[in-house]
Amino acid sequence: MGCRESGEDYYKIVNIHIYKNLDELKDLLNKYIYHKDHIIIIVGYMKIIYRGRASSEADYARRLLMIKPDGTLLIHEARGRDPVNWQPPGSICSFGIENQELKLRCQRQQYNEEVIVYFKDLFHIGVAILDVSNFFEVKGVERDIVDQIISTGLPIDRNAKLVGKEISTPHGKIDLVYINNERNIMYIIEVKNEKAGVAAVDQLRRYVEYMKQHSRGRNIIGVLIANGISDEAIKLILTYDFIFLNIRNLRIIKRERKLDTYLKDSSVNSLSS
Amino acid sequence: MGCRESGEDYYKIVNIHIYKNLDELKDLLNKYIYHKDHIIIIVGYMKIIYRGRASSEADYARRLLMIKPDGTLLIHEARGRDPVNWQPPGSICSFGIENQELKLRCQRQQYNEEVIVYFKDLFHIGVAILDVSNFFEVKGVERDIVDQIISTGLPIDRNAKLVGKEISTPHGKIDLVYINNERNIMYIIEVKNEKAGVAAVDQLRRYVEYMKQHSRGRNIIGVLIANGISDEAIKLILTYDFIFLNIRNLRIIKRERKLDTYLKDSSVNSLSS
DNA sequence: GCCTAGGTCCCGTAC
DNA sequence: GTACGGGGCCTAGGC
Repeated sequence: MGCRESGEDYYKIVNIHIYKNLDELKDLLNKYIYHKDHIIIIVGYMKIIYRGRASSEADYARRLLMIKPDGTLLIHEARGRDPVNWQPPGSICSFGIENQELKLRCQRQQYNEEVIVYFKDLFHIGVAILDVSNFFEVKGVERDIVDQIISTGLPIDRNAKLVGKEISTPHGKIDLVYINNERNIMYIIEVKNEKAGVAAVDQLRRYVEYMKQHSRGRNIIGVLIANGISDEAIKLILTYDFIFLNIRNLRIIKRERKLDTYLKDSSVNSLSS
Repeated sequence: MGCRESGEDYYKIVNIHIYKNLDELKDLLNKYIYHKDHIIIIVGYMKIIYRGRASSEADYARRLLMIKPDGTLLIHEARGRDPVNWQPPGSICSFGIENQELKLRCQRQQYNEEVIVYFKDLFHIGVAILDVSNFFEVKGVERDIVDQIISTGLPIDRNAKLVGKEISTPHGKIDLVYINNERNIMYIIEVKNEKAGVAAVDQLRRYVEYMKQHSRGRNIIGVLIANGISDEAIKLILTYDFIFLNIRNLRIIKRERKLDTYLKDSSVNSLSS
């Protein structure tokens, strides 16, 4: 397999053998750290020590290490989505030499954490120039669901009016609050984009209890809107007389299902997941 | 900068220019996928489309892409610890060609998710052979703290006896339960290795409420043991008459602080964070 | 397989 | 800055 000279493009290979001593290599690498958009990639035989909120030691093994210009450190092995060791953005990295080995220290101010890497062997060093793409679209997040409810109205009571969103309580923020003045009902809405577990029901419950204490006289109804629900969570929903709405049903609204069909369906707890 | 032939070691550079047509390159890359411990690394100008639980589109930009032999896909930009797009272990990846561009599709059975990448330009392709290190030590996790409490006893009441751990309730699992029979007190212990917020206090509260209903007559006391606590959480602790213990204090025990000093300190809520 | 909870979670956002 | 909650969270452990 051949070899490629790269000058005009966005990946430079650092020829390890050129460097007579580690000092030169160390200095070069330190120059690349924090260079705008320059990512250092090292494949080598390395040992890792991490000390901080937790601590870990990993003996020498073949791993891939990356340093990003924002101070991110990533060390990957052959498996898993997550790095075996890392340092989040903002950490301060620098190369040194110890016992004739290249050494990397990455420190994080917050948490007083550090990762130290010792390199016994280097298989490849490269410097890539990468982008930060700004216009990254993501759809389907909780916020969008909340917005959809706001724009289409509360499915279980079309006469209820939105009176607040992201309402702060000592227990956290209530996603949405609706009120039907004629029937003297307040709806406390909790939205989860994922499948709801017991924690979600309890979160809703403490909002409802809080509002019961702070708006006496009103009927408070808790409404959980989520993408499915676990068995235990269903039981709690029934225990507390809350209402569960599956997000799928809301999506069908958007696809022009008749609204009155909805009112009928939603008059009872909808537990289909 | 020079170039390095690599045969004996653990990084092979794939010379892109050697391949007259993309077909050959595509076939080569497909051969490397799922090779034992072979990680494919591609630095290039790529477009990404993701569809699944959420969805996203990222226009062409310079990014670094990795495929691990366990089916992990990672795509990184110049910033951030997390990849901009990814696929967890177990996904099925294969290279193809579309509109004279190299194309990668990674599919995940579960969730029916897929990531599709189109490469307009390739700056570097490498194949690394990495390890999976088995003996990775981690200390300081919540379980260790729980074990420590079990071995040293409940600091606030040395006469209380451990009657259970990981006790299942409809609201989740209680970390530890202690009982002092003489004083007819049951302690519900919630342990957090991190700084406690309102969610942790509420979690404790629902355990306490549940146990109040299911062990009538006993005095139930909620005890939160955590690594610091937020202001709002303190207020809730006081509201509910719970006890907060800072994990630091427990650690001091281990360092041979006198136990009776402890009993004094712990007889009141310890709110120092 | 589902469910539950922890994590060096990371990350954005509001205060 | 801190605090709080979401996330395509991921990952390990139970059942």
